[in-house]
Amino acid sequence: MKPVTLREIAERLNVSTSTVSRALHDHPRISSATKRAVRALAQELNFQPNPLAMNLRMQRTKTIGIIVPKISYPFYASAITGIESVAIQEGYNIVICQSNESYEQEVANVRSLLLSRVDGIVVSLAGETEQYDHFQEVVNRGVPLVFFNRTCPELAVSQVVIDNFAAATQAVTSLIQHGCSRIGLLAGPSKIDISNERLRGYRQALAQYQLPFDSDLVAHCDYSEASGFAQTVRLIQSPDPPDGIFAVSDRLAIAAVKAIKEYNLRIPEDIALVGFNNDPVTSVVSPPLTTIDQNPEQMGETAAQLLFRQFQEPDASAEKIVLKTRLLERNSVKK
Amino acid sequence: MKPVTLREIAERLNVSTSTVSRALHDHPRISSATKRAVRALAQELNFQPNPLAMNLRMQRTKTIGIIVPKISYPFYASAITGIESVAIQEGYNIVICQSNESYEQEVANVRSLLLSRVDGIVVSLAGETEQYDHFQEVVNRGVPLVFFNRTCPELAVSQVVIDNFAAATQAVTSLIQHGCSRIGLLAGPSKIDISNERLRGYRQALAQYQLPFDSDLVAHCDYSEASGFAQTVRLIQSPDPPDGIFAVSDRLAIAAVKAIKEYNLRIPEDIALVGFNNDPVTSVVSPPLTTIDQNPEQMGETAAQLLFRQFQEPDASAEKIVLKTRLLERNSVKK
DNA sequence: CTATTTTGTGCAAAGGTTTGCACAAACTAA
DNA sequence: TTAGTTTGTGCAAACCTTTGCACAAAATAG
Repeated sequence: MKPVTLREIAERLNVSTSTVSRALHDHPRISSATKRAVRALAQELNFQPNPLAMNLRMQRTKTIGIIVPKISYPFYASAITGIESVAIQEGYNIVICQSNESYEQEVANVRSLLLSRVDGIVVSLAGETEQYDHFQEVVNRGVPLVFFNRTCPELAVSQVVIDNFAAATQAVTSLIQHGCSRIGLLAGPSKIDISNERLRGYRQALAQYQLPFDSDLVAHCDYSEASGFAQTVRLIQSPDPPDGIFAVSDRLAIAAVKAIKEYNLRIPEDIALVGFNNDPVTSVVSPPLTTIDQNPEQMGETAAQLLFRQFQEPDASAEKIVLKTRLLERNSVKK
Repeated sequence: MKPVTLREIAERLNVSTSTVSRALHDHPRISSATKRAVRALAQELNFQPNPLAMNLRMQRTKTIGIIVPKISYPFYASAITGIESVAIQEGYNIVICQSNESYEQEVANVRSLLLSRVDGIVVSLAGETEQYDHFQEVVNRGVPLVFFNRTCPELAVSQVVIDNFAAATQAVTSLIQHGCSRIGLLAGPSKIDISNERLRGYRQALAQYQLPFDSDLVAHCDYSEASGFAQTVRLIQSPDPPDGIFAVSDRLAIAAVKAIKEYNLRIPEDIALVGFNNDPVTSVVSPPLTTIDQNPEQMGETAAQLLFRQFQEPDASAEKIVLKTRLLERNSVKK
């Protein structure tokens, strides 16, 4: 059951492989009679050009690589779905890599994608990543690159993000307006840009309401549940514990819920809580979490579109697209 | 910054490309002097064989394809991680496809994977799938194939599963032993093998305790939350509603929780609930769900191992591996 | 009726690797 | 010395497709 090749068609029709190839590509120099014959036979034998040979010849794989921290994060699963949908539409395949928040893995992923000659790469940075040589290498090789969500400010590369500063300001403001005056922050890794933006938003909201900034209330976490839990415990046990917490991701927020409950404190009465992402869990946990709603699928689609735009105009300058978010108020903040 | 080729090395060293290739592969007929020289230069120029060319020449891509219903299901995200870990170890890449529970998509996925000449395929069936020609095609082409979790009983193909019958029996027995006497079943699609196995287990537990089987209590769902919700509502509103529900997946169980709460019923007092999979949400929802704990990562690893075994012995007969599960008792069942 | 253009097809190279076969040189055995 | 083996390397094909160039035949122009 070996796949049919150009040559077989050519031999059966007593023409050359070039003629067959051109006929199938609707080359103007091929007579319509030949085209008909070739196409009919190709159809009949169910000919499909061998992509491996095409890849080699064309120096193009019609594949785009995706690197995300973890596919099990609902945010990234949705983003991938978005990327995939536009890729399929354009006749491209995707290959998905997980960095597992590890710098080394991310570097390995990039290497592997470059090696396999993907036509472009879409990335959201690993939590650990603090240097960007591997991405510099990508642009050096002229491979189109797009960041989304967790981006790299140092590289002049297209990206799609949300206004993390504004969203965080809004989230913290909501806590303040509902009576919180001492607000803890479960922040992300300090090298991750969006994490810092959210920190800035947090400070902005405090400043707006003349609340003091206390660095003891800022807890940097990696994105693991364990660190979210531990840092929440630290905040709870501190001499002057917070009456509200803003977590920069729902994963951390959920960890906070667990910690708060473990200490028999009530949400929102003792500690109010706001998360970020609108992960499905936030509607299931009790109480349902107030969170920042964004649209990861749209973000994925947009990122893919930016990439395809680069395929068309390789020299276009980097573009930055900022998507809308909204505060989704539920019961983890006092009414 | 073009990648280095065999030819460049060959020219620099005044040898043929074949010599270079053989030197790098440690061919015995190459003198150790030449080997040293070639390797040194290859190292220096950071030579990496072009995988596209290798693929074409070797008719082998060192890539395995994975098809799952959705990567956003935590079960599959973990399973993929398991597959990935052994693939990496063996020097293989993976490409992940989502069928989105759709038969058509699954067929398209298979076609795409065959076209791109993956060396083997690991699959968990889409909820819609009721015929298997596309997988028959895979085995016809001699491409190694392994099913996991949602398998196809009609095809003589290696598979890794759990004992769904026993696990379901155990789950339902637990409901009965804690006082439930009228137990609803949120079942999966009736064409999915594991769904039927779980149904069989449900009936077995009822029979063991001389409880009547009532087909009104069996609600077939696709795997969507919407259908789980709707079917739970139907059960609740029925003339003789259940006092316990066994959901064949945690996703359906969560939908049931939402429905039950919407009707202001209490879990477990009014309706006890048991899920399946030990998804992370089940520990977060209130009350935490009793569920069947399995190890999707291990399942993925095992599936990958079966695949690699087929690479080594293409003619070995199909193997079926059954993994252990356990009942994880939490508070959604009366104590 | 010649000169030029258009039309339809084939040859061969290119893309980069692996490998069977051939061949020469060096070595071994008698 | 001769025959036979071992050792080290190169040629060229194969994997399959795409495409620049060449060429012949047909069509058009003058």
